[in-house]
Amino acid sequence: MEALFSLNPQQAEAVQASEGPLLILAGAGSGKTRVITVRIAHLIKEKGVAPHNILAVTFTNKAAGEMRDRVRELLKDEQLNSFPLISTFHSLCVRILRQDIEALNEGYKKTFTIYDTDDSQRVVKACIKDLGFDEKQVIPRVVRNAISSAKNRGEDVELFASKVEHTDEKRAAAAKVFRMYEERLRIANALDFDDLLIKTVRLLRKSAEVREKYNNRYKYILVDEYQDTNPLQLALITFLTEKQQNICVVGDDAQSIYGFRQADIRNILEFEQHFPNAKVILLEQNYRSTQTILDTADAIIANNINQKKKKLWTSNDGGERVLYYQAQDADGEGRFVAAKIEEHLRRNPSQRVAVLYRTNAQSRVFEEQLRRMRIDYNIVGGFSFYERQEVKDIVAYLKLALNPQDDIALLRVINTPTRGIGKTTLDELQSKSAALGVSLWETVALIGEPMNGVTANITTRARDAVLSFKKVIEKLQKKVAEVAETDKKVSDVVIAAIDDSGYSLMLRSENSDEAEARLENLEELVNAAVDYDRMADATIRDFIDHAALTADTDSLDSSARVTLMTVHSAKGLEFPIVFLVGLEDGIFPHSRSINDPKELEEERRLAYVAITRAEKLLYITHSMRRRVYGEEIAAEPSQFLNEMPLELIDDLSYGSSWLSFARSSTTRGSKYAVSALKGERAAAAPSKPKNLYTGKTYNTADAVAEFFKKKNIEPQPGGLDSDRNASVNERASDELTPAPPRSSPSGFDKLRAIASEKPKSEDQGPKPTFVAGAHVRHEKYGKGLVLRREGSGDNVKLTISFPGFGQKKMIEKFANLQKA
DNA sequence: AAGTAAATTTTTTTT
DNA sequence: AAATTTACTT
Repeated sequence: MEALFSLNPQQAEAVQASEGPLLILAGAGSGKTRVITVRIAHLIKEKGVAPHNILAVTFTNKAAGEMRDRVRELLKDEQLNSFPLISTFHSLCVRILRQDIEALNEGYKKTFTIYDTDDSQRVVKACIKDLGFDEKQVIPRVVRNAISSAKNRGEDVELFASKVEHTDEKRAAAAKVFRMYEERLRIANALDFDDLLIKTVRLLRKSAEVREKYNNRYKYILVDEYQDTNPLQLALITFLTEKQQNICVVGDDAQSIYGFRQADIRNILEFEQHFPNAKVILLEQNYRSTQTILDTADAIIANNINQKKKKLWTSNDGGERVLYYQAQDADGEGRFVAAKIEEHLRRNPSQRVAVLYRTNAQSRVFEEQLRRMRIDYNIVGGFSFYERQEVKDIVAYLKLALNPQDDIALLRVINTPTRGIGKTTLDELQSKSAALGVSLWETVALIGEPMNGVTANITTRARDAVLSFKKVIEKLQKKVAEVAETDKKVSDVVIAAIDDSGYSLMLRSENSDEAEARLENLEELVNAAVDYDRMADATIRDFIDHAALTADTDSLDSSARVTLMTVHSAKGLEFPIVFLVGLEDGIFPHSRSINDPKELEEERRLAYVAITRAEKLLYITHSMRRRVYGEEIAAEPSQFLNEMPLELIDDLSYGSSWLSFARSSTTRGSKYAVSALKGERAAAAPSKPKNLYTGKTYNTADAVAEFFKKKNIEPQPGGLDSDRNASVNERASDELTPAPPRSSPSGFDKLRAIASEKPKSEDQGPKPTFVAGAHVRHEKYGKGLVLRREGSGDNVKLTISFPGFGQKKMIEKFANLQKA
């Protein structure tokens, strides 16, 4: 096979050792992805293995996607009727469970929902509340983490409970919450991220039949980043390879950085015990980086005690020295990085550059400075598309249609947009559900029936509201069914969810920039669904699973040469130029890890990963001051700086720096030197430039009223947009008002027409009542038109459209309205 | 019920 | 500083 010729002897051996357990210890940049992909191609082309008998598992979607692309490229000339399954652990488990979870006999159905971290924390919070614990004492986030950790260690509730039985109160409380949490998830037919693995392992353990099925299907299994597997993942692999033992794992103990997810470095160190007769191949030649970069990485990792000593070598040049910069504050660090990137891009417009940081929160200053310089960039991680409120809301409608037992989805959307279902009603529904041990949806279903006791504490009005919500979901369920039966598309159902729920109408009538941005995000969601339409046998189910399991949008702007991400997300990637920023104690290493030797070693491995991403040039920067929780504090240079070979570093800082002190001092970079430096710089430091633009707009009625007061003019229809177009009102109302909603265009048009009508002259009257169509005056919003009147007596609720402010709902009694 | 103001909390890292 | 949660007002 021609691809083999491009491999070194060890790599070629790793490709050709196709049968039996194989451990490939692959140092950074040693071409491990190349080995895995060529190995897959080799199995198919030379060994005649059917592609669908091959399974490759990765940790991230990005890694899986990249591997798929490269395998596809290697196989492009073959006539194949299947393709290897290249997937993350979690998607693999979803695939198995969607088929066979019912064999587990734990009450779960194939229609199960996946709860993300946020969803599962909501459940934990509700359990804490319902068990009568104080949220301040038993903190939801902490308990959720404890549950997740236990699950990833392979512990179930019973084991967890027995372990904490005689320890402190809080842990005993956590055990109770854990128990209720599991029960709630079962009732909701929902699995959290960890359950996906747990249930799959349990299923394989329990059913010899299912085990046989998947052993026969996946005859050759490859696992990437094996050093990051946890006990649960090891169990999964063990069961899946029970029969054939064709397991190939690739990893590097120096790059183990997922200890917080219970990854156990022993998995890779003890591979030969877990899989007897395993072959071990070492890949030690680095093709990626310069000698300087490797030496820097090696020098840092050498400070770890629990580390297999090994030396990567390269035939690459020594290369450029590492470039160092000390900034006065975080903005200065951002300016330096942006300026250097600009310089590199000017010299070579297609230069790929990465900015790597320890925490997502650090990204902001770099974004700001890059934007200021008009440099395009991609940002990986952080706030994901599918985590946005409006996207989660619409996805929740779909999830509910697919699995009505999903309480979290139901709670999310039952009053979004507002339907008049408030706290009182929900509390009643929830306590009733808890008493019956059923999901909220089942309680909702009882509401329509007379004499069931459910409606006792619910007003007729609220009951009607709940029933209308029920109708919305049932309608959506019909549409979902049509995707399977007719040629209806996934995107049609997504659009239906946005329109029929009243969501689009809600956003459109809000008339604010924020609502506009949300609508655009929903449009993006529809676009994502349209992508799904193109696939053969695409289902809503797959679409929703994808939304649950994919962290980032993978809609990377390929024209941008600059990528911003955390060190964790950078693993497995490489860039000609890398900026490693924020090298300060408390940031990197992180303050949460600084006092635990084991965690500090993991931070060091993280630094190792970061440095070895660089091919040609590495920049390292740190700042003397940094904001933490809004407070500006002095920052100490990272202890990792001390561990680098200073002679390989060039100092680009202005004047003296930590580095220049470290060089002149015998006790290099001692605290004394650092503090002395700070004292000296304090006086000479240039004053921080004032940030004139706060970057925040307040879309409140008060802000608008204030604006018009200053301008001494009346607000015009067209909402906040008329701010900027006060002198061209036609444009403001014609071009800047969003198009009418797809669901009810005529209705919306009518609404707009009414809203723009000239109100009549005003007239005072004490405590008047208003019917739909009446013109009113509100002290804050000015003139408006009553669109709807609901309820009676003290509970009369009016929906009023105020030109320039959009629709508002208010209680007549409190609204203090005048006749206009 | 819903909007607003005030108080409180938040930062690891990812599926 | 920004985001989220709570308490209060209409």
